[in-house]
Amino acid sequence: MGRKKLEIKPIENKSSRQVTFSKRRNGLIEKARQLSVLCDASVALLVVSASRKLYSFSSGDNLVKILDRYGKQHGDDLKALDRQSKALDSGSHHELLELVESKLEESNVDNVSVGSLVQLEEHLENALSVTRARKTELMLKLVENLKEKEKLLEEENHVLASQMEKSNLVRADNMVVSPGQISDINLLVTLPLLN
Amino acid sequence: MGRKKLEIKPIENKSSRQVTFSKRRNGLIEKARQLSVLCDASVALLVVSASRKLYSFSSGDNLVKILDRYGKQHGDDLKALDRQSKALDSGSHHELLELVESKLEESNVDNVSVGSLVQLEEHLENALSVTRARKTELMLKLVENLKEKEKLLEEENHVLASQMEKSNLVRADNMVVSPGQISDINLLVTLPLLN
DNA sequence: AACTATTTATAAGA
DNA sequence: TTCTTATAAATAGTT
Repeated sequence: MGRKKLEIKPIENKSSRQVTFSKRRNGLIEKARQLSVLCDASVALLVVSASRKLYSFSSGDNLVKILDRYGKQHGDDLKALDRQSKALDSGSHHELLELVESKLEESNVDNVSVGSLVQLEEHLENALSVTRARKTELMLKLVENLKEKEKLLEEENHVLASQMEKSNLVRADNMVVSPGQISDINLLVTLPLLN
Repeated sequence: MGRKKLEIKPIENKSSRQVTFSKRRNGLIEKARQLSVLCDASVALLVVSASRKLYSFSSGDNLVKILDRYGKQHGDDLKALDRQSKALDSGSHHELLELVESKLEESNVDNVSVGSLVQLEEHLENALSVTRARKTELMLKLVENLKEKEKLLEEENHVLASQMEKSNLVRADNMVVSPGQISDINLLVTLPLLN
């Protein structure tokens, strides 16, 4: 639809290709938007120019997630990473966070190279999995420590109990032991509390 | 562009909405195709109708890469899920795994609908996060239990110790307490073990 | 599913 | 890029 009918085949002329790209891309995005509004449909549209710039539109709930994931998830991951990197000693993490921040800023300019987002995603996923591993490791260590502590306490308890028992035996058995005469009145008063 | 100008707002009438959806969806996909051919652009388009049917178009290499990554990542997630779902009781998980397997098989046929992968990803991510949450929950519960146990043991220990101390006091103080004469020979032998 | 009156998109030009 | 405008294309309402 224009002054002349245009065949659908690659446009050779670079500048007219660029112009057509710009016009049709906008048109396509607008059409996508209209469809989603008119017909209550979810629409996601990704367009990557020959020069690697990304343009996109998305609507609806499910599809938004793909695209938003690139943005929002990075945001969420960023927050999580931030918290966690503060908790860790985070030598190399700071570097990553700076990278993330600069990339996210870039992406506000709307023109994001897909490749850079893919790389960023990879970095983040690495960091996330490292962080998850560390979390699990720490929790397991905690559990181990607690079990160790429990063991020690039980041992101590056992010793105490056996001491008590010995005292009991002494009491019940005072004719056998008896290096001198033992009066057990006090033990009788206190031992009942142990049960 | 029709007999009347149509405002871009949700079409109430169900059947005309359906008709419009069908027409515009086709138009949009055709436009997407044209853009990709004319301008050497990569384009991916996903449309999900209100009735959850999926229509899509995609072209280009960059987008394929993203999608390929989805495929690969799903493989990894699948393995993880498999391991984890075996560890859990996994009632509803089996169903999901079957879905995943059938989808992945589908994707070997090379013609993957982007949307179905997107949905799959969503399911997997849900399952993963549920699984992660469950894992963390279980670990935290374990830790809690252990701490509880520790507390009880410490309390018990404390009681035992205080009993011992009382006995000690009795011994050190036997002239004060003394409802009868106390011989502490046995206590002297056993108490040192408690430290 | 077709038809067709109109609206909309856009190719070429400035 | 942006605007203008002639023309092609898409499509709303109708059958």
